[in-house]
Amino acid sequence: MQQNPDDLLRNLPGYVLRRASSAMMSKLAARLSPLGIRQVEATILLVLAQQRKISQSDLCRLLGIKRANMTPLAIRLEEQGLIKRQATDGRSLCLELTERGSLLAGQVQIIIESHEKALIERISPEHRAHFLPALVALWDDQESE
Amino acid sequence: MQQNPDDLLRNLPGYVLRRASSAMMSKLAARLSPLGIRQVEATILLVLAQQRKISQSDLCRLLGIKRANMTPLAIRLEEQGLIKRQATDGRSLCLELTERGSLLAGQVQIIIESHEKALIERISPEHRAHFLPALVALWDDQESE
DNA sequence: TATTGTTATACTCTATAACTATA
DNA sequence: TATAGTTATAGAGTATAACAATA
Repeated sequence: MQQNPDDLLRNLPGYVLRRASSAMMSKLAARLSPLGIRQVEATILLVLAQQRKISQSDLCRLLGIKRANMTPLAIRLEEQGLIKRQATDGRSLCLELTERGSLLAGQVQIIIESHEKALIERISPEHRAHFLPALVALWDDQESE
Repeated sequence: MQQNPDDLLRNLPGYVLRRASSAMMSKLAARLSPLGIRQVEATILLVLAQQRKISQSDLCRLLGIKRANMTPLAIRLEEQGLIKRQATDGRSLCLELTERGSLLAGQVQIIIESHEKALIERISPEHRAHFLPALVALWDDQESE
């Protein structure tokens, strides 16, 4: 049985994955915008809140971001007074939350939790437990560069 | 129990959704690149192959793309000789595959099918059936503009 | 008045190449 | 020689505003 045009797309997991992801990202962006930060920045604050310190390039690997793109990001967070960047060796930078960053990280945590809760509750109970493991199986840690 | 930094992120469905989506998109892009087309363009060919005709703005609604962004897309497809654009009323344009577009759509179909198959096979069998319904629940048809 | 298509524009995200300086 | 960080740049993707033509 071939279908209406909606069904064509709604039966392609890859396509629906893209649409679902973009819908959720835009919802999260809306929740974060009062804090004046974007999603990547929120994620960085979250990581630093849990981990205290991480080198800039380790953070790149953790988040799947290219070093070249991390630089302006980290500079912006530093300019906002949210993180410090300290040299460990002569080539590595170590990122750490400031007082102000730590406070903001707390607010981020609340927003993310509520966002994740709302997300998971949209999925019917029978499917919920299967969702995260399925997604993790698609997560691809590819060595870039 | 709190965790290593990987687990922090891997336990956030929204974040994992983003990473999974971006991983799958880059895999698909790699498969499509020999055809010289991007994912949106592939999707448009697919829709037109199933539906023969669709107006440009209906296509926008179907794919969640803004009219302003569809224009250059459609023009490019037309310049490549893959679609025709014909006026229906004085303001609407109707998109339709050319012979050449139809041939390419066939190749796209093969690539997408194989991509979707590979995607779904990465998910362990117990979770597979739950994946698509969960994603569809997150798909958000928001009226833009 | 609402809709269709277009143009111009801007911001984010991502990617590559080239460079420096350190290990 | 490999790694860390930076700069410059280019390509997608997406968003808004303003406009003309048409329904």
